[in-house]
Amino acid sequence: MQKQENFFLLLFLAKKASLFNSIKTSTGKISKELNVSQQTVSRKLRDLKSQGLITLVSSPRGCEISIAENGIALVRKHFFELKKFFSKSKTNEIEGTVSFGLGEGRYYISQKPYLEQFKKLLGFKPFLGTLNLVVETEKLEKFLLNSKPIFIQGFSTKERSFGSLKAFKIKIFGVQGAIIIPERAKHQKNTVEIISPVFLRKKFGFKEKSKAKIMLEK
Amino acid sequence: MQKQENFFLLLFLAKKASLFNSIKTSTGKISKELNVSQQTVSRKLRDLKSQGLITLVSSPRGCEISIAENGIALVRKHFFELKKFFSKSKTNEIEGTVSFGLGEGRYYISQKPYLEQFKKLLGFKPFLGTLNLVVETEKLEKFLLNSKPIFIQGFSTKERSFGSLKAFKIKIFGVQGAIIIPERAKHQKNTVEIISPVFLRKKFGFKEKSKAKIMLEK
DNA sequence: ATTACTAGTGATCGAGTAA
DNA sequence: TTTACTCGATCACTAGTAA
Repeated sequence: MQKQENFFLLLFLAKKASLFNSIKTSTGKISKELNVSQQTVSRKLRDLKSQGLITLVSSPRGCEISIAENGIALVRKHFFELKKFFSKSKTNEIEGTVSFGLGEGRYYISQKPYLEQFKKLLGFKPFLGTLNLVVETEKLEKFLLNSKPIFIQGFSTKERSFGSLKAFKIKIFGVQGAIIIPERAKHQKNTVEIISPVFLRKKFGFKEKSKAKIMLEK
Repeated sequence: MQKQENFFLLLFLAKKASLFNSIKTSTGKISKELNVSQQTVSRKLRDLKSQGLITLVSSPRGCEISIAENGIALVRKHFFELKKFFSKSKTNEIEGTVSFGLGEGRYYISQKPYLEQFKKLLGFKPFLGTLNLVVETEKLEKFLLNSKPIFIQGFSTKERSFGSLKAFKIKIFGVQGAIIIPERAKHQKNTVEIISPVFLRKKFGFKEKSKAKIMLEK
């Protein structure tokens, strides 16, 4: 894309002009809103015009701008790229297979700074163990992308450092819990670790390869 | 927003990393995809890191990147700004009041270059007259924003020039037609002009202030 | 392979100002 | 008031190259 930096101005104008109306404004007004000089706005507008992205009529009494065909196409394209990405699916359920794994999760989540943040940010004190669920990577992404991550800060002890986590509130068979994902994920990408105030494995009698369904909490 | 131009790289990475996964790549690979130098990518990544938007671990064997809390927040914000704008509503119906107006529309749409494009791009030869419909500006925007405009090119005659138009395919009481909006709208923004292969006023017996409902055609 | 420093070039910015 | 030109200053880019 040529002149990437002008794209912000195009988006700004698209919003102002509601994408298909024309607006009457001035380079000075825009420059104040965008924190750049009047001259820069003037030049960038002419750039956008010469790229065929806007129509621009300038006069000593201000300027009239509307988004041209190519400009609208560009904004639409940009939006749908993001939309496709964000709303890959409306999935708010995902099924997985229980895996007992190595029990490393317990060590991590038992760290006091994590526990304090779980209590504060998730609203519960987790059982000191995690449930590993093997899921399809694609579905997991769809599942999580519609959800707002809760950020758990990392910290350091004398011995080592513990990285930041992302948590997603869920319900597993109606019981509250959260998916925990390390910010720098080393683990298998098709496995998620779930914490919950209750001992899920016991409560639901999960065995290796048991099926479990989790739901996103809005 | 500081360092606007780096935002594109952030979006790029967000897509690559699926917003919450980390990716292993190299500055060279990214530089090829974005058509900039390896050095620029290296610098921009360090910029993003120092802005707290990504986490970055570089080594002579490549780099590992994940989007940090602030970065995700920024991408989300950007997306929802656009989303709000594009999908203000799912409205695909709008009601309006018939207004006979001055009959200027007939003069415009009767121009041969317009007529040829109507036939080609809309698929019908319009009746030589327009139906003016007074609608709520807000609702009109919602109505049209979900629709893909069809662009009708302007042209010049010896006497004067005729501007470009945007057309939106609609159905009015089941009859095909299109909303016509001049690219540089001078007319009342709460009035739309509708063309159709049939004489709508006669067909439906419209009188001044008759109510009419139109539907977007996907 | 990599990352990233240095240095030189080229692009962008904005103050001053004309129209 | 405007828009937009000139031009010096600043910033960003990339080639070369070290590690």
